[in-house]
Amino acid sequence: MSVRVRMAPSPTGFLHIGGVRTFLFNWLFARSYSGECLLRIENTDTGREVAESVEQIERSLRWLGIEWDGETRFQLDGAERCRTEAARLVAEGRAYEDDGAIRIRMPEEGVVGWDDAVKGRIEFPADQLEDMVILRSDGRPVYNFASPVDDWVDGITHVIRGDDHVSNTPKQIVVLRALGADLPVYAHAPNVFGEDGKKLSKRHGAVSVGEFREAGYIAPALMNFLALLGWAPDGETTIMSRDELAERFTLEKVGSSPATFDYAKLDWMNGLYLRALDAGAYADTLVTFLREQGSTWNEARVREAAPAVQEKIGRLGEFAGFAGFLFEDVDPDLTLLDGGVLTEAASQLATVEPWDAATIERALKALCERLEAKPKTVYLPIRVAVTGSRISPGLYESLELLGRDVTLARLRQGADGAA
RNA sequence: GCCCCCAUCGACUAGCGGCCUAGGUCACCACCCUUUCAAGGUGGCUGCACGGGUUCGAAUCCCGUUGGGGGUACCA
Repeated sequence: MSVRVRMAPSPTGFLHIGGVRTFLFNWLFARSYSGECLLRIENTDTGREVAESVEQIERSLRWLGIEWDGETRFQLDGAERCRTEAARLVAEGRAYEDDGAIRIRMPEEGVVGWDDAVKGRIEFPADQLEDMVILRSDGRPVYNFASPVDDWVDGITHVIRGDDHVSNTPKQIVVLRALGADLPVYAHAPNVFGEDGKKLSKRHGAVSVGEFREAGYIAPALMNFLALLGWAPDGETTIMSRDELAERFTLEKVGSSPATFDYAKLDWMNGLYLRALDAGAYADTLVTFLREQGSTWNEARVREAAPAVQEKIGRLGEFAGFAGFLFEDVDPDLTLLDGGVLTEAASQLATVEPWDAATIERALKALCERLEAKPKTVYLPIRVAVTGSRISPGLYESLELLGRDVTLARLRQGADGAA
């Protein structure tokens, strides 16, 4: 069977991550059948905002790695066809004019139902359905008419969409039947919630693809995480490449209850993907990310620092806070400093040769013995004085990267500040 | 109000009548490693919303209750 699905975003300016999850299901489904996946913008008007939104949407999908076949389509492009079909329905007595608008007749009795690929059989009593306006009095088609007409014209075989469309489905089925069209298979995936069980929104954190990208999540990790929101191949597997996702995805395995977006798990998974990158790829990814952020930090130095942060941070966006001390002055918390320790450390490190992590390690361990103090009490003030934070890459590597001059200067400055 | 959907650990889920004294992952807790924080390793805590059925047997099927969500537009 040849399969064709469509992703149908509204041109609202940004791609909501919950919607993207549903698009991902479409794409994975199409790929698993070697079918086609279209991108159709559900626009009711044109204009510059729409064009900009479309560009945003396309960029977000591309970044994530979700592709579509052919040109991006627009709901409005089908308006003329909608008008002729509406006229036909009127001529056939399946629709009628009402105050200038066109209404389609709903069945008088019985039920309108379908076998949903994820939810099973769903039926609506016909008496719940009112004759629906399909063409406004100004001639513009209404969503519940335009959408099925487009699906029909585009030869869509499977409509995979959010839960919130369930109650639109009987209306669209009536339209399709009146048109004489074959019905697509419907699959309604549950929506994605925020941590409070409400619709995912800004106050939960990042919601648009762009925001996740800016926070330093990488596409393969985000895709993997999204795929697992409402779908699971089995009870064990959690880490899957896009190819593996596409290979294993089936509608039958899509769950019917809504999922909550778990940012902590995403962070874990992103860190996992980041750590799995080889050193070169990691550095490239980091450099690209920083450049997109508008960073002016020296690229060669970023690359030098990359290995030291790779095993530590879960999001690229953490780099600035984690390794910023290599590029900018620090402002340590004076209460965490220890003048005595810092003075000793400065003199101990002044003669270290060569200035590398291994030698620095020996010197600092010797310092601990000489001071008869635990590494913990010695390293903390050093770390704070030099990096400005109690959290940083490994101490030895940090000092090596920083260089002797700056290290000594910060140690002495810290010793003075400690008072 | 009416219609529709949903209901397994805090979160994502496996489970489609006996393999379940419910498995995996995140989070959390403890311990190990250790240079703070991470990462890694080991172990642990926590769950079938409730009430009725059906059945030799139910997390799994049916009904009801409760709770959540969606819809009820000349919005998409």
